[in-house]
Amino acid sequence: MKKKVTVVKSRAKKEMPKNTLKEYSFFVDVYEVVRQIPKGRVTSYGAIAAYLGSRLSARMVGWAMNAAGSAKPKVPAQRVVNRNGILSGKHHFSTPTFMEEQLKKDGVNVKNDTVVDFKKRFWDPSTELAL
DNA sequence: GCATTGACGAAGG
DNA sequence: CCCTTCGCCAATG
Repeated sequence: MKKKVTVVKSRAKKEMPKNTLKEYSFFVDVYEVVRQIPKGRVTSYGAIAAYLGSRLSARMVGWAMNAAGSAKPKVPAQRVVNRNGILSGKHHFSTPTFMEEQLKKDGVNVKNDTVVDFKKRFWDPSTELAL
């Protein structure tokens, strides 16, 4: 995977690369990180954003996830929740239940759209991956 | 080209 | 402790 992409300002391409060119650095990095989330663990947008260098850009992570739906190797976006451990993005999946279904299959209990023991399930790329 | 929004988060009131 | 505001960056209207 790519090392910390400090320079996220890759507005080089104003248009979506139709070629096999990689997506925007930020997005790619998000994908890379998300793909490395161990089974049964979850992380937050903010954690990823922080890992990327800007904890303020958590929203962009979510945006990246949106594009993740188009990402080739499917990105386990279901393992990414907000800081409360709430499946805030469940509505963006095929079905509203897909997200928690997948999480449950991973061994993560979901109750009321929230990850149970989120704190324990939390996987911080800055710590675990600690690149 | 400006204004609004978005799968977020932290800080302030 | 609940609610509001601001910040971040990119996409969309």
